[in-house]
Amino acid sequence: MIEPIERSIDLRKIEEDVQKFWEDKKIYEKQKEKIKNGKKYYFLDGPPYASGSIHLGTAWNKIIKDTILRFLALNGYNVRRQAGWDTHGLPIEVKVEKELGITNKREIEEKIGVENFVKACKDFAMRHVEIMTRQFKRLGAWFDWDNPYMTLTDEYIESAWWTIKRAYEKGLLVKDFRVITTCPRCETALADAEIEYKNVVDPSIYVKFKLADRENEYIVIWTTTPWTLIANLAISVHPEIEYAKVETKEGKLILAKDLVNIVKEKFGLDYKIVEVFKGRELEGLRYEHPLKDFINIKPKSKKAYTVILADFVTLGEGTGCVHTAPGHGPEDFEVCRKYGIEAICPVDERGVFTEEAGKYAGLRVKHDDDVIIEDLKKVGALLHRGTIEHRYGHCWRCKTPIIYRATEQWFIKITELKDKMLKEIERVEWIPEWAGSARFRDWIKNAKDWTISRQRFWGIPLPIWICESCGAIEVLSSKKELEEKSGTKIEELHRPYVDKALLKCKCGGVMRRVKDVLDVWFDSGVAAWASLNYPSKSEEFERWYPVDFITEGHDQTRGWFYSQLGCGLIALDEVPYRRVLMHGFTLDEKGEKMSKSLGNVIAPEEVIERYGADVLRFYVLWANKPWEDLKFNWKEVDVVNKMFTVLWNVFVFATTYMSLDKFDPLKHGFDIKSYSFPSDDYLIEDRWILSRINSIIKEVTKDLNSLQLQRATRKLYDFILEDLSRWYITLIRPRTWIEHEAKEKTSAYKALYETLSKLLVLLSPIVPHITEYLYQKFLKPFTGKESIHLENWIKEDRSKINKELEEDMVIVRELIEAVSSAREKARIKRRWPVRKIVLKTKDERVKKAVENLKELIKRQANTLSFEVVEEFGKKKLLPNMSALGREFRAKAKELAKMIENLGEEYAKRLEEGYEVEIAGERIRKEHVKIVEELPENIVSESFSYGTVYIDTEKDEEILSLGYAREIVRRIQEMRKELDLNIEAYIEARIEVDREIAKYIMSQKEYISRETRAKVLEIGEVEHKGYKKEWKIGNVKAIISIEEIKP
RNA sequence: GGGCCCGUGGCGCAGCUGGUUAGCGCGCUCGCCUGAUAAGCGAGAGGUCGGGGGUUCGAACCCCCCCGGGCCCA
Repeated sequence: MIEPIERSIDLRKIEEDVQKFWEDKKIYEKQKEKIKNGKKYYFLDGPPYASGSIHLGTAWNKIIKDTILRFLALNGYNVRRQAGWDTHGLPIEVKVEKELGITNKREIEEKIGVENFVKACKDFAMRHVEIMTRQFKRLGAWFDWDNPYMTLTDEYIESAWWTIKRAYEKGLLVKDFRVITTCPRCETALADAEIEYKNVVDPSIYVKFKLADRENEYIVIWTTTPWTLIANLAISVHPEIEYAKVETKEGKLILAKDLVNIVKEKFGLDYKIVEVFKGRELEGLRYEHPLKDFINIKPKSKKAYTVILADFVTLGEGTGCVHTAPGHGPEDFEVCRKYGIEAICPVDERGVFTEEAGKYAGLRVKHDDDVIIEDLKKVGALLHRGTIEHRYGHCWRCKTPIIYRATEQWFIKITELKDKMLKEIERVEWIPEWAGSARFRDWIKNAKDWTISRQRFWGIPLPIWICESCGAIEVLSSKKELEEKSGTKIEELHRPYVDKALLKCKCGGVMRRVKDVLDVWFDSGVAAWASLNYPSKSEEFERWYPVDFITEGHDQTRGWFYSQLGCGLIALDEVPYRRVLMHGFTLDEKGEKMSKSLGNVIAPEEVIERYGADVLRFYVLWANKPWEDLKFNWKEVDVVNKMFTVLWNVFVFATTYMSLDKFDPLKHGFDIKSYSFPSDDYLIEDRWILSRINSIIKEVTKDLNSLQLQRATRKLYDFILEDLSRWYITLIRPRTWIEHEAKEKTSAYKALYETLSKLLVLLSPIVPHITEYLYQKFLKPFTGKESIHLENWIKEDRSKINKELEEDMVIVRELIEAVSSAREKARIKRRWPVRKIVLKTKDERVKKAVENLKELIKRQANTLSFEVVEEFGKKKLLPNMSALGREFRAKAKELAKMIENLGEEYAKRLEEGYEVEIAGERIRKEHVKIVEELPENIVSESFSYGTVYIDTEKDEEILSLGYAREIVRRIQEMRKELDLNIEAYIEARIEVDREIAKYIMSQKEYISRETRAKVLEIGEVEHKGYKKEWKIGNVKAIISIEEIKP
């Protein structure tokens, strides 16, 4: 039987209880068992980085995933939803360094020891996996939490190794000397994805370089990185740009003609252009390095210290003559290679100048820029010194400005895969479409080779062994292979353990592992097969691959979407996923990024603490489109919370009455599979709500299938508030008060029961806790299933959908609104009935609709009669003075008077477009205003489908009914003040003046019935029990009531 | 400088493939209701749909240019 639920809702308590229930009864495992024979659906969790606690963005991410997967599971898909964790990499190393109180690599190696450091990193990661798992679980997210994939396990590492081996076999893995971005603090190479651009102030200097073979002539360059001047080996100019030689007291200066004004503006020098020529004429000119006496750089190439030509030179900033240091810039490196100028990099990985830098050896790049600038000044080469604010790359974890250095690194030749990548992404379904076709495509087009080596400790070791004597390379792909070939037992596949393994080369030499570890982006890039332990085991892979669905934030375009694509092409020659939902970022109310430094971070726990996880879940799915950024807003969360209160109240209402009446759905043929009653002779509004809920099922199902989560939640929101609470419940309330067994009451119960049952299932993937709770109370006694999450998704009952009726109701609801508005104008309360309401319309659809729902209209409009007409009131003409005046001048006044006195037939003729002759003038429609003349007691209000007219006259009957309802309401309030049971009987006594008493006397029966008064005395009474004085309008009434004890 | 997204009443957002007087919530003003009630409902005020061109019978929606914001890249 249905039991009434508690009056007030405590979502947080409910959620904790429900989660405990799931745990105790192993509901998640039971669902998994239930769907295990369904169609496979491989969802791959983008592994969160295990280094902190979850924030709103990660919570949103998991909520989206959970909702979609719950929906699919209810639909019978065998959903694979293993949680994943990203556990390697610099961010963890940086945090562990902090915990250990150290600041650089040397200390790790010398003070702590690599083994202890790696152990600490592992411990750190595992600790955070645990913390974050707990936080995710509190959201109600259902994943395989006990069996996650983690990038730090040997099995996982083997899959990554295998992928590297594949790259090697395909010739995509290369070692190369190139300019890459380095973090001098972390002392390692960084990938593009690990660089964050920020606005900073840097020096901006202009330097003149003396031409070797010319007297007093200089080329002028500009730079924001003075420290790179040490390694300057060339000056680039554009072959087609025009350059000018200008005469100044500092000598003859050469720079781009269009930029010569800086000579005056920046250097403060008067100048005269003495010669103009194309850049190509400068090629091959030798110059002297201004600091040549201080540095120790000895380039081999004869082309070093000459002017070279390059297309990348622009006139945007600087002088058009570009300082070129092949050891410190990718473009510099490329252009110098063409000229055979080798890169020299007098800077080590800590950002400290080496011996090659001569007197600068031991100084720190950037930090000691001033020393270099001072020297330039001393040698007379500095023309101008200023500062500039510009964007510069920083290490995304430690925020140190990056430097460019030429070093040897390992690369994946993405540039060779690019065309295939572009083709492969077309096979993927992107939501929204532009995430793939525009954004991702653009990123891939600009992709460069992928630097995968990192000079660090906590990561997947590069599985590359190189022979010390002959340089032969061997790439391994499993622990077993490594142990066999090396004859060494390996504890685990991390540094320093793997480094113990030495291989024997064919040449007899010893092979050692390359010291580097892998870029973490590579770790997660292999997740599609690594989480299935492929290729060491293949059955899981055979069963699940490829990935059916992933969803991550738009930052992952350059991250995980990309790394998976790259790794997929290497390992399996294809993109490993089939469908991607790209979601947005969470921002604060002002649309700014949440960050600790701004202090605007909102933790998911904070929201759960105040409202519960279900409110948070519904809110984030409802607030906007998933792929747009979410501006978190407490007020909006509150709005969602209110919806839950209303939903709860609806269930309080339903369970209260159903329980009183011992309503048993099974007795009425409720089918526990389809959640339907057999079609029956329902009342019209019951048929309407059933049509609505079944339409909603159809729409919400479609929206969830197409990942339009915001549409699904918005439809449910509107349905609950508008259709269910504000309209349907209001309509059926009187029926539920009928005390005996009645057909119309049963009809309401059945419709309501079916509606609420189906609604619960629809809501269950979105808000799994409250729906579980209500299911237990409302449905479980009849369905016998243990949990709502062990149910099946429901299909709409097409026979119950009646679009015409739904449209009729739309019209009627607007009509009722118009009536409310008219009542407001006439100051007639809704409690008071009116004699008559008339609807004027010529629209056949409207006529049909109101005919269909006539009784309902009468009830809701509280009118004794209702009529439809095509014409109402008398048409009257008023003169349109501006039109008359313009045309008839002096005669206008006379005409106006006559027009006012014309009869209705003239109005009709004019309205239909005819002309009318008055006083010899032709009067047309535009000369007049046609108005309706209404009797005094009529109030009108127009709405989209017509106009309603209310007769406001209060006759005897109206007065009786009205006063009676006033009395009833007050007695009911008094019952409530006494906290009487709904079923309790009372005695009531009413003392009012004779006039009023006369009216309510005739409604005695009605009043008794409504207030459950066994005794009702009116007039001069002797009060008993609870007595209260009231004012009804201007009239005083004293009422007393007393409970009759059974 | 390039790519993508966004720009609708004070605030937060709908508006599906272009179709009659552009909706909703919050807030504000004024009312109402009360056997779901420490809730709820209605009405009102409030909008050059960022700006300017164009296509179309018709544009918030399509095209072009510009302005502002965000993300990513250079």
